[in-house]
Amino acid sequence: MFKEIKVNYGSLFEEALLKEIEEIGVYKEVRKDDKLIEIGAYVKSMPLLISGAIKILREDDDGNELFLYFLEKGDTCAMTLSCCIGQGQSKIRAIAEVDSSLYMIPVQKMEEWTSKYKSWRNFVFASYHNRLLELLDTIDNIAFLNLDQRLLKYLQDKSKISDSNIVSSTHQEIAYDLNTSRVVISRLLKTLENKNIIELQRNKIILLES
Amino acid sequence: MFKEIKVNYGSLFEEALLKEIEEIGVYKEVRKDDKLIEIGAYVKSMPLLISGAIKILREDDDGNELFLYFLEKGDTCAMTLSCCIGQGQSKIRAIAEVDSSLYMIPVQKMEEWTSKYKSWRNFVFASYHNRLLELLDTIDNIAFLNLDQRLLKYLQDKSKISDSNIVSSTHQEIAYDLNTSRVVISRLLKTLENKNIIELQRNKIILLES
DNA sequence: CATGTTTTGTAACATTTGTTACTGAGTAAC
DNA sequence: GTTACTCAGTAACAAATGTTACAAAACATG
Repeated sequence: MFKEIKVNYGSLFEEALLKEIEEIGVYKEVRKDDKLIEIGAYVKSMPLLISGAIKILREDDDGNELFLYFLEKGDTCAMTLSCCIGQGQSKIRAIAEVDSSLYMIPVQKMEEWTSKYKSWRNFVFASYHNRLLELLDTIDNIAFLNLDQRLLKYLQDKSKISDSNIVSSTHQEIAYDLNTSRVVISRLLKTLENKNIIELQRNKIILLES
Repeated sequence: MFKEIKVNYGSLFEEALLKEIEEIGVYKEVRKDDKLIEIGAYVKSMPLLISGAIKILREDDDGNELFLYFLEKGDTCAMTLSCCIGQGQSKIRAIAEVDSSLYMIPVQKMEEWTSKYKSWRNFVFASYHNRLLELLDTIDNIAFLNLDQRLLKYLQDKSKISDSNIVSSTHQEIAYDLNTSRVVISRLLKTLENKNIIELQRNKIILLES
């Protein structure tokens, strides 16, 4: 299991840090659709993603959902880091998009390593940086694009994550992620199909060439 | 001038760091509407805001604008920090919302201080944290609220920043910030006026009680 | 295959937001 | 005061998105 850490993070972290991660980190496997973090939950450990992908969602007080971005291997969740500093409650929900494996690091180690290891510091900064860019991208999408374009991007994202041109979702699931209604998604998907951009099947959307 | 730094950051930073800031930082005053950073510009120094407020904007390739959030005293721009790590080009535009004063710190110092001063490290982390929360808030607004609610929030934000219940903007300016058209803003403002939430004057919007 | 459930398609209509065009009110400069 | 300019108000219409309701298709189960 541990060699996985080396493969993904070996070039980033110095030997001593890798060793600490091995000693302290807890290896964990999660299945597709497993919930990793719920909104409001207290964050006690931060994940280093080894394989798979994690979907990060936002939800408002009325239960409206919005997909933010995916975490992939080599990523960590800056939002989690962030929560360790603040009041500690998660502002987001994290759900395994596919079967995934990760190393959980207790948050207490964070500050310690931040002083001790320059490579860890850089990793954390880079992680924050990437999350900021992702959020900006999300903002661009919802602020500047129409729903049909957002939908297409969403499908392409999903396709990329699962490394397949088939997206296995119901229209309702997509509607939740984009914070709209099923009927609207069905309508837009049908339009995309008529333009020969996708092909529709039950529980399946096939992205045609590209 | 320097005592300003002490007033705003004295409790955060240790003596030695304050001293370095004094030696190395460049004090700068900007006028309302002065542009601090342009999109695509290379970021060479990071600002510590002493007084006033800075408006942070996003813009897409077609020139569509979107207001993100305000920086206030005691804030720094995590986006700037972020840019120092990445390719160095700014992803956002920063414009003085009111007359403001700030200390500019050359980016080279950043990494140095991050190793050297724990308080600086914490400040930087806290800054990232705050920026992430602001961006999440922005996302909530554009994803979950209708334009009339977004408009009202925007007016309240502006009012708070200028510490006055009068917002001095034209409808066109507001439209740019919310990425919509002047006519739409005029319409919604008129509705808010009819509900006795605001009062409209030329170049001026007065927020009534609350 | 009979039944119930989930998923999708579609129509009809409502609401929100965007666009174009025109008007008049307020302001500034001369 | 006359003129020019900026800003705001509004109507009429267009487009995008949301809602409700219903039916058909696909699938799962017994």
